[in-house]
Amino acid sequence: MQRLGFDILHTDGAARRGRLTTRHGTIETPVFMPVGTLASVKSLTTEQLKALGPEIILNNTYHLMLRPGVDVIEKLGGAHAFQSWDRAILTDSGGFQVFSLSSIRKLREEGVEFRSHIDGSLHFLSPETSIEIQQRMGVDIAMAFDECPAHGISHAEAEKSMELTHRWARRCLSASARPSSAASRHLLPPGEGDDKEHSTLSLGRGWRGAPGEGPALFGIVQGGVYKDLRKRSAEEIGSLDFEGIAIGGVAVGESKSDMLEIIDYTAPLLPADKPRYLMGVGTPEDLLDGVAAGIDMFDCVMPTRNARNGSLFTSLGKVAIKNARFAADPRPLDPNCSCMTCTTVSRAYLRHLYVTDEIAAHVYNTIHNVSFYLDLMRGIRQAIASNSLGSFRDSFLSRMSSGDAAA
RNA sequence: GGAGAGUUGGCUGAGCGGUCAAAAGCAGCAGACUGUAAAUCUGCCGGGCCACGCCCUACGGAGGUUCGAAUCCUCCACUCUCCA
Repeated sequence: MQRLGFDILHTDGAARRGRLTTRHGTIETPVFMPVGTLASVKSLTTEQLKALGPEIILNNTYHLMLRPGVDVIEKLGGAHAFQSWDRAILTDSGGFQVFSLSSIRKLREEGVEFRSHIDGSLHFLSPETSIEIQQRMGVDIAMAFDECPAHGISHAEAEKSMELTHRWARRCLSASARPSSAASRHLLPPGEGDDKEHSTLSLGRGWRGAPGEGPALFGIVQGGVYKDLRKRSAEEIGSLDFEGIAIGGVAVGESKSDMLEIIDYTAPLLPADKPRYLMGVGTPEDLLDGVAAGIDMFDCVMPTRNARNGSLFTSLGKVAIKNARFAADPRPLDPNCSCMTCTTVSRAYLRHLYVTDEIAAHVYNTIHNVSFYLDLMRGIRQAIASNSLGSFRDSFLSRMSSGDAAA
């Protein structure tokens, strides 16, 4: 019945050095998961990504539901076969799009109706449909469908949103526990037949495996910036039969200090024996803080998006590669990095590629930034194992902020 | 030789009596980016200053009309098109 194994190998304060076991390999934690929303870590081929060595990546339910559609992915043998990726995959449920696409969706108790950002067509995601899609894609870890609320809402609004997420969490568990034929009924909103303009997710073509063979399911704690709500949410979600617990609804506009406070407060409230996943975070510093708070898993678009926008992370601080001062800089991007980019080309060449809009700029930059994040996590794991996370953090951050990356 | 069109800030190119230090795009210079509607977005972009305002120099050149000119007139220079 177990779809996911999790062992804690060592602790250093609240920080945990662990190992996740999936059907697609083991994952050393704390882990950073590169984001591949559309079944692609942007700018990289699967082979290039493999060479960087991540043990798990993200896909996104909402985006893949629209294109190419779950039918295609299922027909091609599932998400792994589709993108030729034989390591683990975690899918976000579409809950983040409830937040990021709030202008083109309607939220109801039953679920969320989206106007496709591609062509305006109507699509429906609910706890049941999201789980079914994730099951049919055959991923290793599925996320509960939650409401990720915006920052700035009142306590009352945050509470209402959190309670909806809790009700949805139970529905996700029920949907996950059974083969998905029953879930098919929920592919359309109640009372709206398939003669409407809704998407044509095929009915009755659900995931056919036995219970227990589907993805492991993670629940998501919400509650905004309100500690009493975070506590309630951690207790509620933590008490349910999820195989991992995520902290969601952070890094949505609140201050850095608020975010850190919520993480520090919430993480210890989560079940100690389950993996803890901090969704959507973050900067290198955030990862260090998160690990210190007891987080095991992270994902963030930051390394890949920033790479495409010319903002590169180095051991000596941030490098905005488009800056004129790098025009004739013969040095490697990061002298302390052994990635393909840093061992083969100069800053001057990287700047040239970026300024001239060459596609190779995205490839080089993404390879480096992802490498940087994966190296950081490797360093973090070693530091925990040797009970030196604190000093590792201090020296890492002081070197990064020394500001002489451009010197 | 004749007829016509044009000359605007690094480039392309609007403006055709005041609201013009002059649209827009590009180039240039910075900044941002946190479960990806992002190879995106934002700011600056003649010079100077005791700058949310003021002062210089500016729309090919020189004169002129006018309270006021990138905008109207005259001459000059240059560019392009067509006809010989």
